[in-house]
Amino acid sequence: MATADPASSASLRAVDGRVPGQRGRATRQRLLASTSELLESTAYRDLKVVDIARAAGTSPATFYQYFPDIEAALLALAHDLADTGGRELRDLVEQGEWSPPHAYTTAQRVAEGYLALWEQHRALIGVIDLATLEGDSRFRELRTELLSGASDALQRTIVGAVDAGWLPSDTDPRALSGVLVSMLAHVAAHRRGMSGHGMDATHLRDALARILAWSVAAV
Amino acid sequence: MATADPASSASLRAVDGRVPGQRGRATRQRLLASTSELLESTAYRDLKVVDIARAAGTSPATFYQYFPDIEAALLALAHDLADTGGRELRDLVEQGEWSPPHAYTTAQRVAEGYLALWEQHRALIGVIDLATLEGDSRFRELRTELLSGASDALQRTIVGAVDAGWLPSDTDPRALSGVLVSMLAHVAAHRRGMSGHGMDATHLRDALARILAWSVAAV
Amino acid sequence: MATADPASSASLRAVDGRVPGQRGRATRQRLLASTSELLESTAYRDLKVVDIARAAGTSPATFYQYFPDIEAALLALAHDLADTGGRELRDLVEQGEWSPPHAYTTAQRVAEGYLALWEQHRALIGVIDLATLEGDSRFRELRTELLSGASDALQRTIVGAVDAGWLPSDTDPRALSGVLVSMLAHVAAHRRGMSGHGMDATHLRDALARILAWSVAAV
Amino acid sequence: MATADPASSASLRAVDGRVPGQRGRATRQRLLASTSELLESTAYRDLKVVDIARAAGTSPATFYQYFPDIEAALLALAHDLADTGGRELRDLVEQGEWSPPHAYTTAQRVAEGYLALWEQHRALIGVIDLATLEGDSRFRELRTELLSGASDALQRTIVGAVDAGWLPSDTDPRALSGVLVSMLAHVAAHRRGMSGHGMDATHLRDALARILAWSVAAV
DNA sequence: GATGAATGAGGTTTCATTCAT
DNA sequence: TATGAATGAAACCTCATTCAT
Repeated sequence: MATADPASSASLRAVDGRVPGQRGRATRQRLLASTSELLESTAYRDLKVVDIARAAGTSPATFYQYFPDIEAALLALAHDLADTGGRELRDLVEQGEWSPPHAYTTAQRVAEGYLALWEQHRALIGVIDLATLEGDSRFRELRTELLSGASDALQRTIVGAVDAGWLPSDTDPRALSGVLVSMLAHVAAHRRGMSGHGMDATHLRDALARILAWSVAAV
Repeated sequence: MATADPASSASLRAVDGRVPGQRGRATRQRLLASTSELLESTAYRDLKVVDIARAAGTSPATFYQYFPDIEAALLALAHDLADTGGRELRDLVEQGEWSPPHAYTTAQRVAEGYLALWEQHRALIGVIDLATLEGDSRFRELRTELLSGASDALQRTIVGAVDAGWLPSDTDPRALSGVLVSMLAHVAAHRRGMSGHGMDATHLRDALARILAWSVAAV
Repeated sequence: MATADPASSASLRAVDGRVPGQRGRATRQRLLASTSELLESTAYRDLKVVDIARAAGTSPATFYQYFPDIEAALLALAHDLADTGGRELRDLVEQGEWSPPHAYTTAQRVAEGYLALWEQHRALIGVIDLATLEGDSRFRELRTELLSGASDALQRTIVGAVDAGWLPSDTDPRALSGVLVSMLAHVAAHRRGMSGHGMDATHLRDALARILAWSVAAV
Repeated sequence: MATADPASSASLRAVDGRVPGQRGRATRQRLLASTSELLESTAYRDLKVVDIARAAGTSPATFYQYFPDIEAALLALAHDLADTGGRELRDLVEQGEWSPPHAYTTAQRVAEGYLALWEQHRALIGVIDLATLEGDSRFRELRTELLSGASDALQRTIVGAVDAGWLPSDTDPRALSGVLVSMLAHVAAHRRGMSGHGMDATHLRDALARILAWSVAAV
């Protein structure tokens, strides 16, 4: 999943201007890992620098050597996720076969991909969503980056479907793809809550796939 | 649900067991109002008891006379919203005419209703979502209450549509309605972010309505 | 020395807007007293909120209830000093008899007054001087207030002396009075260092008085 | 005093005992220069080792190779100033002509010298004064060194003037010279604050010169 | 009912300082 | 010689929370 050189998620050193060397980069990585890990078990607003540092086997002071605050660390994590995850989702849409006979299977794969990605990064995505809702533009851009790859690919697919006559000509590809991605993202985010209501992952996946295939290929 | 008496959103006095009189209820209301107001301009995790109290023209000590903590106040607000908003959304679906010729117009009204409700209570709904995502069951139940009325009504409508032969017989009404409500809620929540991308409220409403009508009445 | 009502040196409550009541004012006073006391034995830059609070028999949190930071407390002290001390010094000059036969005695009293005031408030005056030198205008104004009463009085006296023919007509009263006050303030501030060099307080007082009398009354 | 070799203000290496070579001395010089520079724009108590080091293009660790702490660097700077400045001021007094016809002109030069020196080293002199006031004997000695040359020279001049009959025989040369130097130093230090009050540099210089000439040569 | 006042508790942040390289 | 990196230690400052009035 992307060879991502160690400095991909790095801006420069915070405290002073120096670019960190190998040891420093490793520390930074450990801090990011701890942040990510802690986020799984802790509410965003309960994340503490002390805890992150301890979990990374270092001291708060060291944390501040690499990040001005927790938000910055989250931003770095979000950046990585937007890159990796965004590409992954886009590929699922783009490399799938959407012609009527295969559309439903492809749609299943896409739905599955969303569910899986959210499953794996639930907490971080939650932070991104929250910050976006609160108006933070840096996070909003990352969120857009995460979703837009698939959305654009979907839009192109829809345009193709319209041209092929599978979809009515008054279809609005941009709006439709946007709404579909919203649906995928939201269901993926709230899957747990829904599961409680008699819909397990497979059920959800198929329901999503049906709407998706239907909307994109009228199948 | 809820006899709508003035104390509907009230539990009893916290500190002592006394039931608040008129003056007390007024204070409580002011505190709730301030909380709601502050929430518009402040991130959840930045809400402070002092600020709420001061905004309500009273003191922190007084806040604690009515709520054990900020979460409790938010819960009270969420409770009211779930009641009012839930009924409102359910009515929109239930009282609409979903037979093919009218389905699209009804769908537009429903979509509009979601967008409007979220517009008006963005911040509070954000808190509800966040808490739900973080696993808080009290908020999850309120969230369900907010969404389930419309979801159930939609489900019944879909069942009717299947029976009427408008929708294929292998349709899964529960999953489909769930997904559709997800879509509505998510788009409503992120409308602003989407508006930035060339989709204004009307556009979004129509795109939503199309999918909705299509899914429910094959129109 | 000025009955100074208890709120003379008070701005309003810091944390919230409320005006402190009697108990609060007392606490505030204790904090100021501790600050002043500690300043005697501690360098300005080594003053800590914790220490001040402890010395006042309260907690740091309480300190912040009354002052945003240490500087604010010092400013309050300086304000009081400027008021009280400024009036005192002015009176010494103004109420003295500067006609030739008495000028020297009056000058002695003035010099003595400076030495005494600085002796009693050495540390605080040091802070005022330092802040002034560093360009802080709030402190500079207070410093001016402390010195200008006497300076102005002196200036008027000099004008009178010129008119009376005791001083040459090309005397510049403003500059002369300014310089004389500088001399008094500086010697008062550094008296200890000078004492080390064979000049005790009496010696200094007389040396100052001589220059003073000479400059003001040509005696 | 001081053979003015390049290492005059240097003690030996701190960390190890090694005597610094040329490169080392250059680094040390850069650190001193940065300290001096930063002092212009920063309050003493806000000087940080990190900032000094970074400003010198090196690291904190390197700073500690040459100075045990910031105070040591300031002491080194003060030492240089006391040497250079002290000699300069003394020469002004000593090499001037104080006989009645020339006294005023000489006095003007002396006053000008003080104003200029303080103008150029305001911040450092401020530190020296502060430390002196706070009882630090190392700084007090340097301060004395800075001022005593001129003071002693003045004292000798006064003695001469008494002998010549220009001044009354009961004059106390030591006290008088001390007070005069105080006046010069203080006005020089606070010149800016005074300028605000309608006294520009020239005005001040002349007012100082008048008192000086008058006190030393009865002119 | 309401609230001045006080504070324990705890996280944040900053630095001086050290060491291994 | 120089310096990345790390951190102990200490202040700072903020809040939720509690009483006594």
